[in-house]
Amino acid sequence: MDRYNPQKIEQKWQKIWEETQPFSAGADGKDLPKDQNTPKVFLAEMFPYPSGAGLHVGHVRNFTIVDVLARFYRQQEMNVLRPFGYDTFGLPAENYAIKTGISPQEATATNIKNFRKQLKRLGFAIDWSREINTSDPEYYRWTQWCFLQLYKKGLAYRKESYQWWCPVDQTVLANEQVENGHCWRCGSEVEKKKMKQWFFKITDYADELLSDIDQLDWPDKIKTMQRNWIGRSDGAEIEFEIISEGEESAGDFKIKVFTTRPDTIFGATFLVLAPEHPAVSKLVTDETREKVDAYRTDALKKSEIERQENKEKTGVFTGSYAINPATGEKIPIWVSDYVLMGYGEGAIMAVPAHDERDFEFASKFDLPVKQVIEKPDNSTDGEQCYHGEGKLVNSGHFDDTDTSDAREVVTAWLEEQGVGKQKVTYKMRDWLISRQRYWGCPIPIAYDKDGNEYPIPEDQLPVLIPEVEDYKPDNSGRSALAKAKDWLKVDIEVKDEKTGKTHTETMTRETDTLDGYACSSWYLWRYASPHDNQHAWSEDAIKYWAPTDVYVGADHAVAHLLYIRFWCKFFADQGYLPFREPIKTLLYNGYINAPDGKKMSKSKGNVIDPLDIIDEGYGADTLRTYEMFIGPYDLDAAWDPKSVGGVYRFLNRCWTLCFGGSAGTGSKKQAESIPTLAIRHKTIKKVTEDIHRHSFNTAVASLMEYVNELYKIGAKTEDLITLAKLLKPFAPHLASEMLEKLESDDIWPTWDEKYLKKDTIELIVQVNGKLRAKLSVPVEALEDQAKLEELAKGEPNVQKFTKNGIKKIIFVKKAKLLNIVAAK
RNA sequence: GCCCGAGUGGCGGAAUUGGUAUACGCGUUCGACUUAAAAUCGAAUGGAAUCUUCCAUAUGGGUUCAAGUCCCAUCUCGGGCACCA
Repeated sequence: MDRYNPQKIEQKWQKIWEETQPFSAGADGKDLPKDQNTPKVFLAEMFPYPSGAGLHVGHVRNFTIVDVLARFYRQQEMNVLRPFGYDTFGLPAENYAIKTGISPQEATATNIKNFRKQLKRLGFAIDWSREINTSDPEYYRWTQWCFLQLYKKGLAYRKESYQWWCPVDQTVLANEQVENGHCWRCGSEVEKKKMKQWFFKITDYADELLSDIDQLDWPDKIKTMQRNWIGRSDGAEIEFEIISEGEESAGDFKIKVFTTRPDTIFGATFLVLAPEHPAVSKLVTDETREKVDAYRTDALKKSEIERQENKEKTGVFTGSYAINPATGEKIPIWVSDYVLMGYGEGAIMAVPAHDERDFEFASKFDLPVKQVIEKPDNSTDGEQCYHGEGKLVNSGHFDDTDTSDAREVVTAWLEEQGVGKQKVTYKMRDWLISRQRYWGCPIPIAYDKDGNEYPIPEDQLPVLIPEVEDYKPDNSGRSALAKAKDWLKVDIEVKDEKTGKTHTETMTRETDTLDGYACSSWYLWRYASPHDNQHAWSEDAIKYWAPTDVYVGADHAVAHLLYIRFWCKFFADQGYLPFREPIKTLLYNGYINAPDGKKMSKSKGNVIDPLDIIDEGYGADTLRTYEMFIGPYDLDAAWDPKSVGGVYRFLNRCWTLCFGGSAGTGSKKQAESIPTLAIRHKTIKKVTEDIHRHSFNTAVASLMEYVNELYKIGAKTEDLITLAKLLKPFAPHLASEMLEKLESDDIWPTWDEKYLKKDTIELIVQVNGKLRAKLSVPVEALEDQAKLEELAKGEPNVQKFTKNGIKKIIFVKKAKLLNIVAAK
């Protein structure tokens, strides 16, 4: 007998799969399969960034989950779409280019080639005719098309916003790249620069994005994170009239605030504005101007992280007062950085008696605190600052109203007075998509000499990324695209509104590129018809294949998974998609850590390279099966080199069973005498159900049990066929080799309940819930409770524990269990 | 601080709807084969004992005939959010 040689059989089957391309989803190179009445399943992983380092074990776990499902459904003769793609834009390729001069285009091509080669060595059942790559002009042409659709509907827009700017590196910095007000690279002090940036108006869909979360078959963790991210708050917007010092009234000048507690308005003893609030400059007086300006400048310098770290309240008085519309009292207006410009109105009414932050501020600056809710006697809430519910006091004609009712009643009253209204506010902000970077999808916009925007006409797409020699951003504050002087100029046809005549104008292109998340916000739909050169996706193909049935990944809980939902809803509204949620089931897999339990990292030198595992002689089948066996897919797990050996032993035993050799001494003795039907059908059921519920580790465990059993009682051909079929999703090469020898197809087996029924069952006898005896009884006996009770009472061990008599007996037929409640 | 999730042998973990706790794998020990080792095959393996009984699912309570599973409190770890009015 040949020994189990993964190297040999894996090469053999990979060559066969390469030649026959058995995993094509469509018929004869088309998008759709022949028989579209057959149920479909569309499976995908979150496509990877193809790094130069190649696959790591985390990728393998992620992709194997998808592959097990793909092969499982394929064996069940469903139409399976299991494509693959590469998310290739991004900073690593650009930094590499700056360092080496090798273009991102070239580096990306090399990396994809390497990835593809490695993926094939893992035996993934990928439809290779559908590979996509976000930096391929044939792909990003349609990313630009998507942008233009959003633009047309006013959901892609430009606005001024503050960005971190390093004056030495001449570049914009992300919030996380600013440490203590200094650039993380050069250490120089950064400044906030107001820049015009592109945004997608995701907030238009805030409500639907929130409410549709309920219907998703996604992990609760992710759903909660998305809910929190969207952060809906129901409350009221209230207007406060302003009176400047020395003047009676400032006319129509009013400050709007947002509050979730309009019921506490009688307790609002001052207003606080964010430092960036545009009204601040109008509120300062000659005495306060200098101090307020200094405070504002200082606040602008601080990063948001710093603002959060330093919770000590700071602030300055503007010198102006507002009128509390409920009490008519004159209340001071302050400026403080604990109020954020980006949320609500950027201004609050402070109710120090019932809000912790306002209380802190009032204490520090000696501002009045006015209680308006009576704290119930049984409340354990803080002494000084009660935020719970209760009855209103000091609130005029609302006294004695319950706060829970008062929110609505007070809002209605404010509305009557014309000073307030109901308002819903979200934490989520619009999605900033401008990136001053070279290696991204160019934004298809041009500007005329006056700076007016013009979309690049759809028939001129793609706006290609120009070739440049130096990828570094320069002191213009624009991406390296600006260095391509010829590329910058573009002729756009302009129609004169009045005359209706058109003329051609030479304009300047936008040099910002799109956030990479834009490219990944529609790629799942591209998979349905990846070669369509007339549309981003074809109507028929998308109708059959999409939405994605199972999507597997380990990252992007909020960003990507929220953006793709947003685009889905937008394109559904435009009539391009016949569904409003892109992903039915989301599997969020855990990470694989190093054997020491720490994160794998090059610097720690604890990285396990999956290709090494294959090459050491274990093979891809062992690697795949081990990663499914390592633990529940959604939990982090530590790599255990010893356990890899255990899985290899298991596959070796499968091989031995099938190809002969020293399979258990028992097989010789009992081979044909003992029926294996029961264990066979039990295993089919268990593995099938386990895969359905994504319990891959227990599916593998039950295959191990089956093999152990077959070693003891001997395997019939039907057992070997069953084993190979059930094993195939996990270890496809070995299973294919077995099925070839056994001359069998790979169609998923079904189980028959009749083989799972036994003639005799084991009756569990408990006394007071503790196991005291196990009785072997005929199945029919389960129908006769009285007889079972007799039998149980006859057991010496039962008698021993029921000396003082029996109170009652509980019989659970389903559990085959009898619990005797003994008297004391 | 707030919101989730988790805590089970020496280790990774199983127990799907409240019903036999510890499946499967690793490790360890013993045995077979071998001159020997590896590989392979077989057996044992939660702890303690008075040897078939007690104690064990982070800790302390509770509900129940019955709790790893449900409820309350506490501790530890992981993740997320974090001045969002």
